[in-house]
Amino acid sequence: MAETARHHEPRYGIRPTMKDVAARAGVGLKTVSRVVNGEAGVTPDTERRVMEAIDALGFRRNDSARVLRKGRTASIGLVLEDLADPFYGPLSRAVEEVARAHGALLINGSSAEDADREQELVLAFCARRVDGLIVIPAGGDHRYLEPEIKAGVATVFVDRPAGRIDADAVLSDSFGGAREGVAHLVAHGHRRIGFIGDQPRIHTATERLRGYRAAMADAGLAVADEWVALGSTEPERVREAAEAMLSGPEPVTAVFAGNNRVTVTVVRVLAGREHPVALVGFDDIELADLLGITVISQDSATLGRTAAERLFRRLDGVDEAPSTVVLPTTLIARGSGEIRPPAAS
Amino acid sequence: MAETARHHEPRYGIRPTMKDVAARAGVGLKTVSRVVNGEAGVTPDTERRVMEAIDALGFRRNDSARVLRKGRTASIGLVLEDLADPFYGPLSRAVEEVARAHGALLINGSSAEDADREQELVLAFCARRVDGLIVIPAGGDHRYLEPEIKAGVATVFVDRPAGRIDADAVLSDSFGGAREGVAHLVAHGHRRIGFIGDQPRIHTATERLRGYRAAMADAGLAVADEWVALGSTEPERVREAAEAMLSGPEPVTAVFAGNNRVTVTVVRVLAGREHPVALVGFDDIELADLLGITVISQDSATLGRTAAERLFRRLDGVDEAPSTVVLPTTLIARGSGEIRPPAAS
DNA sequence: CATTCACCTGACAACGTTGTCCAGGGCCTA
DNA sequence: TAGGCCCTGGACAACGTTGTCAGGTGAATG
Repeated sequence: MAETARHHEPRYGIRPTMKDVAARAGVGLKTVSRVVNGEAGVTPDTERRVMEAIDALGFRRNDSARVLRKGRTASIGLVLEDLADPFYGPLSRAVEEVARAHGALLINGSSAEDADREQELVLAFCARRVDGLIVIPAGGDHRYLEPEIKAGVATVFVDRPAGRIDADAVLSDSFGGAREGVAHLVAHGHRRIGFIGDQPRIHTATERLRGYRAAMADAGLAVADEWVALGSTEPERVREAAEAMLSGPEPVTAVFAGNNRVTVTVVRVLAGREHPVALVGFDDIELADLLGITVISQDSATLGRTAAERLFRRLDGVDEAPSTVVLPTTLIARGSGEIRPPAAS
Repeated sequence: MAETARHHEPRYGIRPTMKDVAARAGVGLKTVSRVVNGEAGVTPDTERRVMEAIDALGFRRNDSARVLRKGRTASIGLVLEDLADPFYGPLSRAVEEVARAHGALLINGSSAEDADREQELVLAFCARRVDGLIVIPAGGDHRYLEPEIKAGVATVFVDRPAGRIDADAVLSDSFGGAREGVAHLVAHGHRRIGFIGDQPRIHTATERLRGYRAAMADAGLAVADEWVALGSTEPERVREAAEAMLSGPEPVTAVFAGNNRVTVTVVRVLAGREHPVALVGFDDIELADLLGITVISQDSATLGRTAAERLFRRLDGVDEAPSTVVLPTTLIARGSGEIRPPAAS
């Protein structure tokens, strides 16, 4: 009643500010600021009065104003493909833990493997003035990030390298891992081995394919065109690809799956077949041990942690040339890799 | 050189502001603002000049200043237990999608099932002035949120209800789901059924236990003390609990697992035993179909989406009393539920 | 008792943006 | 040709906080 339309826009609630706290405590604005920030130079008695006013009013510092004044937001942005993918959950969590240890919050965004959406997210994060960015790139050209990086936004790419700019990257050894996995199949006597991977514009997909080809070449084995299928990881597409290479004139006796999503679909296809077919998959999968699936394991949490640590080292002022870290993968052998129909009753 | 220490604190990069853009384009500050926000009332020619200056300088609007001025941040906070848990990934992603549709960004935080950490995260989000909060509560007392809610922070609880305050909640039917799952085991002839669940301070754990007891009572079955184990979901603890109830004087012939983490450990225990033991688990699990695990499925993405939609309805000004939505669960029967040793070769 | 000094405290400006409001100029109409 | 209107553009204040700096009080010291 008494207070009519003090504000230009409708507000759902009025928040007390330091000014209000100061008025109530009968002190100056700056004194409140000092108390809130735990700065020295405030009498215990004054501090108590301020604290009481803060509690009474339910005051909470407005970080937007603080950021505006101080320049740093104590937050970092993480752009990944899909938070719902079990590969990215642990990665994101690991990044969060490192951020937390440095007093920073994490803003997440899923690009859905779309380059435009990736850029949109990254730029939105930059507008929020995140201190740093961790990006699992969907697109292949990151020159749009140059002004941001120049302006001081530390940036680390994960899982896949940046496109057309020089930046830090933390990768898994896709090439070596795939090569080892395929060699494992060769060692178990397989000669006709298929490869089903993600879309060719994705760096890890082509690297793993390269590893596959290298392993086959190492063993002196030719690769038939029908044995290689790159494309979307939609179950339907993967199923078709798997069935095609299992039923051609030269059917494969083993399949190398390029990532976790491919693996789960291939497992289902193989489980429905009469004759056992071997499988090695890139990325570990929950319960894979029980199904006897051999995998090339990459620890996504370590990937995330490594990237985040690098990011914060940069934010702490370490100034060195951008570099790429490649983390090793681990082959986890589970049986000879044959997938059979389950023992469901 | 010419410009020495213009700023008080070291900055890693100087960002151009609207003022800089205005100077370069030879227009007023407000005109730049108009162009940036797509407001009407700017000549095409002027607009072009401004755009050029923006590109040349690499200007990016500072959202902190914008927020300070406008009052709303177009961001929401999500506090969950652990982003790495496959139950929460899809939930978070679903929330993100709804937020995106409303032009908002998502800030994530994992409470690690710790009440203090939950509060810390929530208050940090409030200091950032998120427009809304979605909370999967770890603690049991949320009165600390009252001033925030009064100040206009829309809040929705998910998966578990709020403690000691009246707030919106979106839950799964833990009681009904568990009851149905246990009834399924009873229908398959089981009389001695064990229950392994999460810690008793977690609402869903006790609700599911209640469902278990109800189903047993429905069937006129007594429940031995040794058949019920609530506690941490650490694999070791679950393994011990499972083995205890499988080897007592009255060993169970079936186990109801209270959530996905319990289920995966129990599956491993059961797979190692000679005699098949039946299992029904709360939450679906990847590849559960191949292992023949019957589950009570709750769609975590729907949970997240429902909560987010409710949140944004509130932000859009819908003013109704807080209410609780309970989403149904689905029993997915896979065989009779017996877990046998895998057919690993 | 006067003076110095240390320690508290508060006034003020600035961070970058947007809302308000006013001025100037071009164009249309009488 | 003059009057008036509309359209465009800019000056200014305010959002809530923090850094700077100056003032003021009390105690300690000569």
